[in-house]
This record gives sequence, C-alpha cells and structure tokens, in this order.
Amino acid sequence: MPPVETHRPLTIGELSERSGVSASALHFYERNGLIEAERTAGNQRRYRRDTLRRVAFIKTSQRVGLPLKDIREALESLPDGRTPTKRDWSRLSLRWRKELDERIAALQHLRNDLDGCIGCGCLSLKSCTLQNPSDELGASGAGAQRWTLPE
Amino acid sequence: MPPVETHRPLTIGELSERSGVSASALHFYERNGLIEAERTAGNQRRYRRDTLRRVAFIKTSQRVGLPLKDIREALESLPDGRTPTKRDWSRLSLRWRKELDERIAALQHLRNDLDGCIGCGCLSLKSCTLQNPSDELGASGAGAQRWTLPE
DNA sequence: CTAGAACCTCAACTAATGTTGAGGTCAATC
DNA sequence: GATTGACCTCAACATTAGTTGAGGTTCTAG
Repeated sequence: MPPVETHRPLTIGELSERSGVSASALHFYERNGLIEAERTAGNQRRYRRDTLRRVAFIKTSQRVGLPLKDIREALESLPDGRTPTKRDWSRLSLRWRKELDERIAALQHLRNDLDGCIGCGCLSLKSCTLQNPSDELGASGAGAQRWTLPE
Repeated sequence: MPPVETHRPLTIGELSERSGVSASALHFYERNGLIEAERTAGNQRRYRRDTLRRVAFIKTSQRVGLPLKDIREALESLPDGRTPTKRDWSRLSLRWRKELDERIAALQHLRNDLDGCIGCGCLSLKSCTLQNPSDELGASGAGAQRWTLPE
C-alpha cells in the first residue's frame, strides 16, 4: 500500500462509510456550514481527510446533547486555512468537558431532588424544587438550562 | 377563604398560570393523551386539581430529557379512574430516577473518555472510544443510547 | 343585559435534524 | 466507449414540541 494513498481526499461515500454518517446528513452539515469540501471538475465532493475528525467531533458533540448550531460555533473557532492540530482539537474537547461537567452536575442535582420527592410523592408545584428551574436547581446548576430551555 | 374553593376544578387559564405551561401547550398535551379535562356545558375545559401534579410531572420529565411519548407511557401506568395517590407518583418518580442514574453514568463515562482524548487531541475514529457508542460506552452505559439515538 | 375577557376549534406555521425521491451526471471498469 | 454504481441538485416529506392567528362562543362583572 503506497503511502500516498493516505493523503488522497475522501469521496462522500468513503467519508460516510468511515464516519457512520449518511451522505444526506453530510450534505446537510455542509449546507449548515459544519463541514466543507473541494469539488472535482465534475462537481463531486472531495473531503480533506481531517474532515473525518471534524465529523467525529460533530457526532460526539451531538451525543453530549449539543445542537448543531453550538457545534458549528465551536468549529468556527478552529483555524481557518490550515488543518487543525491536536492542540486545536484539545481546546475544543476541553470546552465540551466543561459543558459535560455542568450537565452532569445539573442532572445529579435533579436526582437528589427527585430522591427527596420519592419519599413524599409530592411533585407538586409549590413545595417541590423539581418544578421550578429558577429555584435551587437554577441557582446551583445554571448549566442545566442550557440544555433544556429555549434561547 | 372557604375550603370548598380548594376543590373547584381549574380553568385552562388557571392551570396555565399555576403550572407555567401555556394554554396552547396544554391543548397539545391533551391532543396527545397526556392530560384530560371535563367540559362545561359551554364546552370549556375544566381540569381536576391533580392535573396540576400531572403537568408538573410532564415538565420535570422533559427537563430530564424524556420525549413526550415516553412520558405519556409512564402516565398511562397511573390508575385510570381515581386520583393518583402519593404512592402512585412515587412509583413514577422511582422509575425516572433509574433513567436519571443511567443517564448520569453515561455522561460520566463520556467525560472520562473525553479526558483521555484531551491529552491526545485525537477524536479520531479508530482510536477514540468516543466515536463508537457500541464500543465501551455502549457496553457499560447502554442507557446513553436511549437519550440520543432514534428508536 | 351587555361589554370584554377568556375560551373554543382548526389550520398553518416554526425550528431542528435530517430522509427520500425524482431526474440527471460522473467516473471507473470491462 | 458503454455500462453501472456513485454522485449531483432540488424539492418535498417526517418527527417532535409546540405557537400563532382567524373566526366564533362563553362566562362573568357591572
């Protein structure tokens, strides 16, 4: 296997296969500015190989629960012309880690409240902190709102 | 304040105000079998007061990230004719607690993986467990899929 | 008894995240 | 150099969770 093979750009079929993301979803991501592609003379897409990592980042971010809009914003912070370095990706990962931490904390808080409510079976509006995000949960885990409330 | 006031059914405006859920959303919940209402002679909705708790349960469940379909299924396990008791609500809360636990565990797993990746900046398909839900995360935290994958 | 607030239904629209299909083109192989 | 699988665009549709508006009715307070 010639090493030059390693640098050949990917067709959409290859990217789809290797990323596990459908071609139609890749089209969609492109329309929404999350990925981009060169074109052949015949107008077919050719992806730089680091697009694979980009798509991986998109998938992972979605698993965390982030909307594509946020993911696009994060990706926009990548260097424009050059292929992103490990350091670039690390920075993004670190950013997501914070989101994750907040989200986990919020869910744990919710669980604690739920534990309290299981005893009383309350879930009633005034007495149960679960009902009012702006109450205790809002104060100690503002991150929660990021994930469930509209902007 | 006469105690009989406590038993008067709620108008949609009252339920909306007290639950923080818009009237149009209440209509929507009704269309989708999540809540129900009696009607006055003039066809206006009148809600039993425990509907307040039902709506609270819906809101809380949504904050956990559950789709309405799942919430409806849970609510269907409530007794049909009578007003649910604390015990009934406790049972549902307990069920949600399990979901929450799984979800927290899955996110923690994801975070651990992410920590590994921050060091290497990888996020590449083969080497990074983050990419393949059916790998480690799938094995130890199947619950994660419940929240992010289509059925 | 009447004005105005609150309510009713139904249809259409929104936004996110894609999928599906029609109709046509490209490119790699025999 | 033709075939065939992979690709292209564009439009329409799907799903979730509602919102908005039009056009009409009911309820309540004065």
